[in-house]
Amino acid sequence: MRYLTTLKYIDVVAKEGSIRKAADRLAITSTALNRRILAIEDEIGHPLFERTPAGVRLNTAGELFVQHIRSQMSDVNRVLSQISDLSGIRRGHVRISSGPQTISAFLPREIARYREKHPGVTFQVLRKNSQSAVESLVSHETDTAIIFESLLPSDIQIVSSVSQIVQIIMSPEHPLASKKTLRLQDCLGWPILMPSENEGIRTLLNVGQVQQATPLQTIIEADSFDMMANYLIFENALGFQIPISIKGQYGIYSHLKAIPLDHRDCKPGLLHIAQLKGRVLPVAAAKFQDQLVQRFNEAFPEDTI
Amino acid sequence: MRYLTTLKYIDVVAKEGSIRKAADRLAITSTALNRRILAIEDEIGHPLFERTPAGVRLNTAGELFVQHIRSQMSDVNRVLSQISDLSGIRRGHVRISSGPQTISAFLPREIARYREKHPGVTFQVLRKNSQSAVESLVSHETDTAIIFESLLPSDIQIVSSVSQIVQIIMSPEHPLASKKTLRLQDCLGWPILMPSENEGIRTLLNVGQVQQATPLQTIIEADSFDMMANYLIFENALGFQIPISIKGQYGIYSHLKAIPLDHRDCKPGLLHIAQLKGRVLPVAAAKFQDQLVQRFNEAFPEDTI
DNA sequence: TAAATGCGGTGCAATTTTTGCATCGCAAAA
DNA sequence: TTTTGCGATGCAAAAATTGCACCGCATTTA
Repeated sequence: MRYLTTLKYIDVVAKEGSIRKAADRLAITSTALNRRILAIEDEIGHPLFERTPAGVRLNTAGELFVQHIRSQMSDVNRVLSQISDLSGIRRGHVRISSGPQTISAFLPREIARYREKHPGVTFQVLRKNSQSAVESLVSHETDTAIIFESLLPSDIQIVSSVSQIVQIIMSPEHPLASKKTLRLQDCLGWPILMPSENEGIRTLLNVGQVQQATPLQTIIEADSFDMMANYLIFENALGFQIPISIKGQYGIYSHLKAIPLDHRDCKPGLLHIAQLKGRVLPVAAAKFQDQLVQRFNEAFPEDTI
Repeated sequence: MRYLTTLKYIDVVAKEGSIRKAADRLAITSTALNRRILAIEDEIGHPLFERTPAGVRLNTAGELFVQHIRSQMSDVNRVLSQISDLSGIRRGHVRISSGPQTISAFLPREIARYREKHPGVTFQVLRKNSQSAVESLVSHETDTAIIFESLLPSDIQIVSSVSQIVQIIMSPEHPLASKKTLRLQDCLGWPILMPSENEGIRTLLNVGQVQQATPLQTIIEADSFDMMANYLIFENALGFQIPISIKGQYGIYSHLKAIPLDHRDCKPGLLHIAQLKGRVLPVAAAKFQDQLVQRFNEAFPEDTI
């Protein structure tokens, strides 16, 4: 869209923090870019950037304006995809950010299912922790997000939530594999694979752990649940996971045993589908989000909110 | 804003229904305008207008795009007013549509009160019935609306509501003026000033009237409550009004007597403050809306929802 | 039935806007 | 102190927008 070029330019400058770098990326001269920015600042009657020796940085007005720009651009895309929807088969692009719990096992199946019906739709999947997932929604980088156990700011709208208990995963040959449920005490003797501090599961586990006299023996701390799941093939250790990551038992989780952690040690957490409040999603993204919500309902009928 | 000119042009063409007329209004040549439109249609890859011998008309894609344009433009204005808010005193512009019940007595006082605190803020007040008030919100013509007793579509957000009984107004010398409450039967012998069919009060009265054997003697049907109120000076007739129009008793209503209509004949109606769902209002409009909501609460503490 | 009116679209030249090059002044880093 | 990298600016080239004259077409009018 031609009339959006200046806006796009400003966005890039804001991201690069330098007019020259941005000009380089945009394949134009820094002169031209500089003058476009001066022109629009003049028009607004207020500077958007603070000039520093090292480059430029958004000031308050700039922050406001860039936020507006991003919402404009994603809204244009929505309208354009709606328009091209009018003439012909459904095409579109869905941008989703997801925590490590759902990105590996849950999402691939859902995307495949969606693309069976709408082969023209493409996807962009970003692996994000809770906080950066929220940021990606606010900056219009993604349309929808799956976020586990996090307090969400007021400009985020929760579309659906499902309650997820924490499970302990291990090799089927593990001595504990035959139990129906486990308590944290049972894990004391075993090597532990612990999710990173900024993962939702860790938050839940931390609550339980403070009541323990002796701490768990964490041998690996990682933010990749796949890595930890694969590690269980080689050492008789214990990892943590939520049901949605394992449900259906395919891929790397098919050779693992999952046992619920007793609710006295660890409360269930909430897995949210969320979007930016007040935003109208592109057709494809909205439809995919609907599918995810429906999937939550089907897979965990008792626990969906 | 220069980068919005093309969008503005399209909006005007859509409103005028003719490129030449729009060009005239925009003080440019029809050629230039025509080519801008052709260019953007080419860019979108889909026509926005249907060409007829008499001019042009939006097609479906055009409707989508124009809606987008309007939301963009009002959002730009919001951001710009926010930015100019950063440097200096509060300025701004509030656009409000209001039914005849509130526009005459309630709004003037509220606007004056607001301007005492923020003399820089200007107002645009449009007198609208329920349906056109909703339309003005959807088309971003106004920021907020006061709507009486109407079902609102789902893209309108009700910010606050207050319950309003219907009162009968008359000259203080009227024989009925001493009563505490009135029933519709009491009005049978008297000439009646009846609000127009598309007013909320009329809807409420219609419900009561169907139970009556003999109809009311309507001598004037009008959509102006002021006109009807003034008429009561000259003839001993009866009119209808809701408390918010009279509260405070100043202006033309100060010489009138208002008596509640019995609830068996006429249920209370709801007076809504509403805005377009998902829209972020400009600072000034948001503040003024807040004031209105607070006013509802103060004036009718029992009946505000 | 034929002329007239009013519509959107187009070729071409004039005009305005945007861009790129060379260069300046400035401040932080080396 | 020199060097480096930044944004800003004067000026000419390039690109875009605009206005004029005119076309084809459908409806309205005489």
